Amino acid sequence: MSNGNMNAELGLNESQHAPGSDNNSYTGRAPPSRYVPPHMRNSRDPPPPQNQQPNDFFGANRGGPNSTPATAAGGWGPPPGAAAEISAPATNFAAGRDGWNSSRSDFGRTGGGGWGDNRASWNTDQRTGGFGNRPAFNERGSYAGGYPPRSGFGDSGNSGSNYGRREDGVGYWKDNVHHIANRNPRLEKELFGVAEDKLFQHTGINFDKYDDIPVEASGNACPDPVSAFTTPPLDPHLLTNIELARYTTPTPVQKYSIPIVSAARDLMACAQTGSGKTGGFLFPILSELFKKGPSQPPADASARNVGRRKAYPAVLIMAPTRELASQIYDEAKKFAYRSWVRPCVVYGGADISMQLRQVDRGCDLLVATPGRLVDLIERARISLSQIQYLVLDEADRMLDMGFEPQIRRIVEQEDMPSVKDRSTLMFSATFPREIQHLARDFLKDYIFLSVGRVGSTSENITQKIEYVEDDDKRSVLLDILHAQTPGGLTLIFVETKRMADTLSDFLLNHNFPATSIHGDRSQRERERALEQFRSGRSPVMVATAVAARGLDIPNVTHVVNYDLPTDIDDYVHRIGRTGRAGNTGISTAFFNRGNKGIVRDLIDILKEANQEIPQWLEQVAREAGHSFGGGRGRGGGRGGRGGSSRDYRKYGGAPAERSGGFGGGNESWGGYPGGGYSNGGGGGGGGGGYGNYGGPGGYSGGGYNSGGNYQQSKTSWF
DNA sequence: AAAAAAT
Repeated sequence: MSNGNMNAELGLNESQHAPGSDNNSYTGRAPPSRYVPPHMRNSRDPPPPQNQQPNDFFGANRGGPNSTPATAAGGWGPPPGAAAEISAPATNFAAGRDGWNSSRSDFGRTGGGGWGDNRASWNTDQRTGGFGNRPAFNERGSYAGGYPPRSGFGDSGNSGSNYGRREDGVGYWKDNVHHIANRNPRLEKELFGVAEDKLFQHTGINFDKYDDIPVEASGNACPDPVSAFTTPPLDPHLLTNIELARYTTPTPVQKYSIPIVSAARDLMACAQTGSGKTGGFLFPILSELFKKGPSQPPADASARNVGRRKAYPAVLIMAPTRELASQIYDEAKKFAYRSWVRPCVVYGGADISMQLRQVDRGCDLLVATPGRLVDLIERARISLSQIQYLVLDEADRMLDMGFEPQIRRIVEQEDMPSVKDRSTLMFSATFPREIQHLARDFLKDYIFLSVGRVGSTSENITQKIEYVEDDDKRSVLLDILHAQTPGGLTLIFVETKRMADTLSDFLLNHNFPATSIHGDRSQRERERALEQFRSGRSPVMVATAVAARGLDIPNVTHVVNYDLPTDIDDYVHRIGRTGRAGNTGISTAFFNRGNKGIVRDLIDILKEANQEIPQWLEQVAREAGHSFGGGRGRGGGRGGRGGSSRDYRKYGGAPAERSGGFGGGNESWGGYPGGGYSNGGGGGGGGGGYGNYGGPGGYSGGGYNSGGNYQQSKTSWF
């Protein structure tokens, strides 16, 4: 695309190309020549008829005023031709569930578009065809700067043709007013599903269980939690979307995060998926954006970026895995529905040009994995200069995966506003030293939230440990699969990618519809596997660590640790794939002498969750204790990795704690799993582990001095 | 040790 500025032309080109090349390459049974991620795929539904609601173009039925489209509040230049593009992606967002494997023949068949992008194609086609015009909308916050105002094109050409949103589902912001788009039943079904659909059933189940989740907040002047989704503090439009998603009551993390983020406070939350943390950051962030509208892009943006499209998102959410990013994006679409905010997702393993195009069409809220984001920044297609909200999800995992340099680069060495000029939210299951460092550098005067989780190690999940030698694992697994009642999903964890393949083949050979997911599979295969599993077509999935955290798959009834992990955190995350949203689940772990390393931690976890502990396991623990040189608590064995979900600042002479907080540490907190299951702090941890965490001089710098003081507090806990 | 992630 030589002239990237001319959106309308781009659109036209797309519509010309798409049906020819892409479509044809996929109409048959042959696999697509080019990988298209789920959110870029067209829906199975056919597009509306060509002449659909022409009056839509004029905004007459929009509830939005149809005044001049140009120069909004800020007076910055409108994105020339943006509207044609802008209107496209919303419908383009076939929910991730619309796996392309599910109805292959449907794809590529839908209307006139190509299979990948066709939704955009027919839209633009229609738009440009019908009006032969370059609509100039100025409602896009993320765009305004990216599109240099171009004289003679854009504004001037269009100031009279003030048609409203071409497309339902995408609102806009103009003249300081949030124009909510019309509802779109088809899109709603895609985004929110129907109540009975199992794929969406994580909502509305056992919500009373959420009240059991312990939450602890500390920090200066911590805002009081809310108890319901209400206006205020939430924007009324967000409430309608929350309602559509059938969320009725905020989860504990949401009760706290909503007022915290609304008050523009930074947040460090020790919480795991399953606690509702995605909504925890999406709700208040979107709500604030709905209220505030797009920010004004940098004055010099156009000068600097002539001839270059660049998106200026207001929100950046980083996640460690592609699947998690995709999942967050799916949620963001729901809650941004009909608003001016356009969510976007970028990650590796997928066609970058497609992602670029999507970003070009509007990107106010960007979900990304670090690598691809760096790539896009290097290509100068994304500027972080307008970021108002930065979210790091699963921060500990990102560090585990070696993302720290990239994250630091993105946050500290690009054009992201400084810590005081943005709101930053970090989520992490654990709070080891590396995360504390990150928190110290990325956050300001933050509220620390320690959140348990529904299920997890609690009674929601029945944890069984079976002694199985490696050679027997296969047959025991078959027994288990044969014995269980059909209907649920079984997730089997193995340690190696190779084993994932081997085992899924083995299961297939034994007539179990199994699939597998691991990092050596292509992104397409991974998503296909996930879709097969989610939908129940392959009710058994063999997975490596890629699926251990963060993935929210409703209806997983059984998690099998075919190979136990070496790290107890991984174990906790894995079993947390079941028993979600207050449902009950079963976890089975195959244990043998190769797993001695985890035995102590495992017993601690079982104890915390009031699970039965086999005699033989205790015996192994005693043996292991000896062979490990005895005496050392579990924390010690895990060295400096230890951490906890406690606000260490309190023990380093840092800020005052909130009254009613868990003062000192040993009273209300004793039985709470947060300290225990997450990491070294809990259970039988000896002094060793904790010493590593708080004590060493390495961390006494930076005003977080701690050492002795901290040690004191710590010993009083146990 | 393995896994994940930009190409």
